[in-house]
Amino acid sequence: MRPTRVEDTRRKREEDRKRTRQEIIRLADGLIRQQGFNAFSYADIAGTMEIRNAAIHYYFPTKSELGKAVIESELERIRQYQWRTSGNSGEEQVRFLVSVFYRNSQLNNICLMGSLLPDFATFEPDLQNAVNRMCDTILEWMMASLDKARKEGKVRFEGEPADRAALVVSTLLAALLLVRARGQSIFFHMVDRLLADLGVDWRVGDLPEVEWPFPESPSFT
Amino acid sequence: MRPTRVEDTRRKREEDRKRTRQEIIRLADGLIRQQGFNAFSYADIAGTMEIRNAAIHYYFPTKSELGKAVIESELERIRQYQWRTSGNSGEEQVRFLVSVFYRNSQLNNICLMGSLLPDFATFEPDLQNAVNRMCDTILEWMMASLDKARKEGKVRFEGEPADRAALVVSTLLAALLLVRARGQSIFFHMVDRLLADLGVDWRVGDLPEVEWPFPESPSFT
DNA sequence: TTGCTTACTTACTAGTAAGTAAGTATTTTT
DNA sequence: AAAAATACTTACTTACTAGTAAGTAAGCAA
Repeated sequence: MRPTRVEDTRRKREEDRKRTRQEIIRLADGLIRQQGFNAFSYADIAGTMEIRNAAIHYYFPTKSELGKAVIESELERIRQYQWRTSGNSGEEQVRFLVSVFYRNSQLNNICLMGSLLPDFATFEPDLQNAVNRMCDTILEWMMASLDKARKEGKVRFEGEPADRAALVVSTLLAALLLVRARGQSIFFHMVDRLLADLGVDWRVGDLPEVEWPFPESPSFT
Repeated sequence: MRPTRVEDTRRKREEDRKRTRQEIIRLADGLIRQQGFNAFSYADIAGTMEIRNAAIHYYFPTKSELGKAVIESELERIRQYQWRTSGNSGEEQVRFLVSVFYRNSQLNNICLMGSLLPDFATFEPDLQNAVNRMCDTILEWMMASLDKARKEGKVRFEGEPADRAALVVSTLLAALLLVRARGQSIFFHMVDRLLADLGVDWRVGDLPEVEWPFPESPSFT
């Protein structure tokens, strides 16, 4: 049964809506990483998209809702990454996780945890919960990867995988922050040391390519 | 030569001025750590101190100046810490550094690096430079302590002291951030693992007392 | 053709931000 | 006693914030 013209146009409309929504989320994500949640405003997004402030409120009635949507989108991305790398070895999974942060360092972005946790106290409960869920998801992902890799004898570390995951994620999170003050080079030094500790050989070329939803940093005015 | 009454009153005035200045800095420091630089306002400080907004502008014409003063005060505190612990062993110095962060975790504070680096891009050059200097100072302090401790055979780690310092500082910085999402317990787990990696025995009681300029969290309205 | 929905825009409110200019009570200097 | 400095306050400006209410052009549905 081929779709009628009516169904066709309806789908087109829905896609348009989704695209606009996604574009708002994309820009908000970039702004949160670059300026922090409390430092960006609807006007920044509206200006770049050449629409009015109110149009953003049409999609996201409150800033809190927008924040939640940004996190939801990040969680969806993570789920896709997890799915696509689920067949890989634990070591490859760890390397992939590192490369996700590496990609951020290239764009002078920080990660959402590093950006949202400092402002945590100023968020509404809903948004706080979303941040919590995001942190849990990332820590779990790292933990599972490290655990798997150690069982495969590919990485070495002492202690519980959960604790090690917290340390590794911390290193990556803070490395992105420190890039702000000390430039890209500190990221490499830190990752170098981190992976050497874990007994993982690597060169930049070894890092897997990450399909990135944000091909270039959005331009802010 | 005993001071005249005139000299007496002048000194009293200068002390008053200094006290007010310090109190503004103290409150700003707390607010920056709890809410972030861009999320707090002069009104928060004025309200707590029961003075007017403009009185704060009298001491710190711009928010940037206030930010610089907060960092300068942190640097002074660090210099004092360094001076007072300069006779200790490297291991004790490392433990002391950990306990500074531990003290912050108790107040649900994050460190100034963790608070200021995410907003870095929105700062004026002057303030950015101050943040850079602060990061350098903390990393150097940790580096010197680790280096000394390793030479004394009290801690073990691989790699350059500078790289290790970056990892250790990162862990502490990020541990404070993660406390927001996961509660105090994650701080202990992370510090436990961190110090075990370094071969340092510790219990909470072992951490040196830190003389703290912020006896309780300031109350915010 | 009429009414309804969608995706906005225009124009606004109410509140808050940093920052300033001018005034004032108190104290200090001359 | 007069002038100047100090440590503010009062009253204000300009600029922006999130958020809303009402309107509208275009398309779709009856």
